Amino acid sequence: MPGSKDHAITTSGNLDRSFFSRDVEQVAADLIGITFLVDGIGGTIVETEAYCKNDPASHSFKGLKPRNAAMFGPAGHAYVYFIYGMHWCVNFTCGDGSAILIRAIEPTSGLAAMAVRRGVTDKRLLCSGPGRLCKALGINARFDGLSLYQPPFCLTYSQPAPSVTRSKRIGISLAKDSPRRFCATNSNYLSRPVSK
DNA sequence: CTACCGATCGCCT
DNA sequence: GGCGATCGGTAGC
Repeated sequence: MPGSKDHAITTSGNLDRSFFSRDVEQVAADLIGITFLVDGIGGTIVETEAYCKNDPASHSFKGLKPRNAAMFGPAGHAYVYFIYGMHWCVNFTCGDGSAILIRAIEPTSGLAAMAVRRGVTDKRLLCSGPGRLCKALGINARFDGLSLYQPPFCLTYSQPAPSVTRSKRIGISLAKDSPRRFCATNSNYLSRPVSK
């Protein structure tokens, strides 16, 4: 594509096979701007958080357990867990106990279906939070461990890489000062503003 | 806009 | 018995 006029405006296509087999923080940053669809429903990733096995806040910190098995499996798979008795959250694995929590996406496809699942119509509230986006995209335990390179998942480059802002993670009590949250700068679809 | 609170349940000590 | 990688509602500035 070098020399192509379109290259500076947009890129497209599936993620490279080795996309997730890199440093988890680098992958978390690179995911910002990627399109994430489940059965054709979803949008652009605007907020992620990186977790790894030597991180006290990570589900993998205390080693391999039935719940976090996907984190210790191959890179490029979904790690889905249930939290607070009512919410599902989805991560993308990067191998060796590391994974990236998908915290928010900007809805672009299947808005009506997402609105029905969520029970709200405000576009800003459809997928702005890890639990919200899983409900909007229909993600639950059945998706745990599945490859991100196979249906129902679809991950593609769909726009130029946006500016990324790095900050502290949300909702954790351990390692709370570590800046492993990555957001599309000035996005209107974050789970919470970047500033404290 | 920020802050607090209750809901609700699987997994841990 | 306690605590979550959360959310929606309410109160208050």
